[in-house]
Amino acid sequence: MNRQILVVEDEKPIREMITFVLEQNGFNTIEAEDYEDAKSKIVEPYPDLILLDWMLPGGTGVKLAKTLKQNEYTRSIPIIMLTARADEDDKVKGFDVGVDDYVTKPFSPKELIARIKAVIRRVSPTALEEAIEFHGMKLDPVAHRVSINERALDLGPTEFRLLHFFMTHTERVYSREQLLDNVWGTNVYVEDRTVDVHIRRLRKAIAGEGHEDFIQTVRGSGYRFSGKIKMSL
Amino acid sequence: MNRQILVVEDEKPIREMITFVLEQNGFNTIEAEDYEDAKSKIVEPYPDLILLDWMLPGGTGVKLAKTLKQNEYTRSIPIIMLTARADEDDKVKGFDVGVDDYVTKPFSPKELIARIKAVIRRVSPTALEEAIEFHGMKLDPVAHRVSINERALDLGPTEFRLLHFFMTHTERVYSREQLLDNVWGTNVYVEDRTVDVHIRRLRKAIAGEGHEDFIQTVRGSGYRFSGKIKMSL
DNA sequence: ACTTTTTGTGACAATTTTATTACACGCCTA
DNA sequence: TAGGCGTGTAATAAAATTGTCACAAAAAGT
Repeated sequence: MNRQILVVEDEKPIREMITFVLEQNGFNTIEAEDYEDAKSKIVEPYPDLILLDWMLPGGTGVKLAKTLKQNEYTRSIPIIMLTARADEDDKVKGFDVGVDDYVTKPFSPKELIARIKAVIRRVSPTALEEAIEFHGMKLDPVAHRVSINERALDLGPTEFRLLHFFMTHTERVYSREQLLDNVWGTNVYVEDRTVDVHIRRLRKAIAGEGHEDFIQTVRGSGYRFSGKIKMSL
Repeated sequence: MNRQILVVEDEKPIREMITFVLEQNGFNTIEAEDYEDAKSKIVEPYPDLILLDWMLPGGTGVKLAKTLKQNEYTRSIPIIMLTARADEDDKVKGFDVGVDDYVTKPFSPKELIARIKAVIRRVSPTALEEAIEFHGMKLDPVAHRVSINERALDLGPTEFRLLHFFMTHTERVYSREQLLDNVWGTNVYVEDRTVDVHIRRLRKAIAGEGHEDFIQTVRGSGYRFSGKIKMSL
């Protein structure tokens, strides 16, 4: 359930609502508000899926889709169109340019997530269970194994889920509450500081190879998992 | 034997008749009643064969076959089409999308089993009978024998099936429920914990040669059969 | 430098999960 | 029908995990 989704939507409230929902469901998001912005963000590493508003300023939504689907390198990125109009013609046009699915506004978060997962599953049935690698750390969700430079780690269930989350959500700060929501699950009552303890345990578990610095404390905000280790000055 | 067959058929009586016949003949079955249901059940570990009704609601039988045969990961799963109509055109279309065989309703259980075995034999000539070897352990499905470094083991039927499943599904964590589904069969009511007991019995049975560590407990998730034995520090 | 706020750490008890043992029931077979 | 298996379940023991607390350490603010 990893990877990045680019949300192209000009209306900020809607865009933020969407990204909120996505993040709640364990996806990483990138935002873009118009054609140019989107294009500048569709670079390597390419997003794993694009949510594209039909009604971009200047009606450039379809244009963008068409462009992407005609380009050799971006052709394979799945696109889900968002539209306010349940207009059949629009749908046809959308599918004509190779769009993978269609979601009509307003939509429920549940529906959106379901569609996204369906598309991802269709495009790459194994994407959700492929091993993740990050700077010499490898996490295999299927075998339920973690190794760091070929050395196997022994993690408890929670530590494993925490690391899994971090490895799929790198270079970004998460508050303790967000971590609780994502790793422990929503509607569980656990103290904020419990996160600290598990961070500590995880750090300890991966210590010895230099990678313990990957888990960074961002004072006042939370924690971040990053390959760019912070240098002392 | 002990292979999994996915039965995709919308009419419940027929579906149950088929699964009954299959289970009688030593196959494990999974059931699906429509396109979506089927798709959601075609995940790792992939079924070894799919029995697919031609006339799914919405005429999606062929569509499903086509989809599967176009996907890199599911392409190799053999598909047998079931149809009520002995229509030559349909058959041709079916073969066009890469279906492996065709069975016309009504069919006798005997015929169905025969076709299934034929397809399996064609796809993987030795799969049904060839001995499996894994790190010095040898399991012969035909002779129903297991040996470890040439020393014969004495296993009960369930232990044998469990080990057989493990030897054909290594390096991967299976929950107790998954193990129940695969080794005991779907739609059997057995306690989760029963798996523990059989794991214990199997461990005991293969003990003495170091191989008992192959069956690994993954706390909170299930069990894993692996050649990479966990080192203590 | 002193105070306040935030984070790191080690210890611990409660809880959860798994291992192990014991036992009863059903099914063959003799 | 008695005796042996093989199985599932329940009871109990053992082990691992987890959330919190108390206090130390570090950082930020005054």
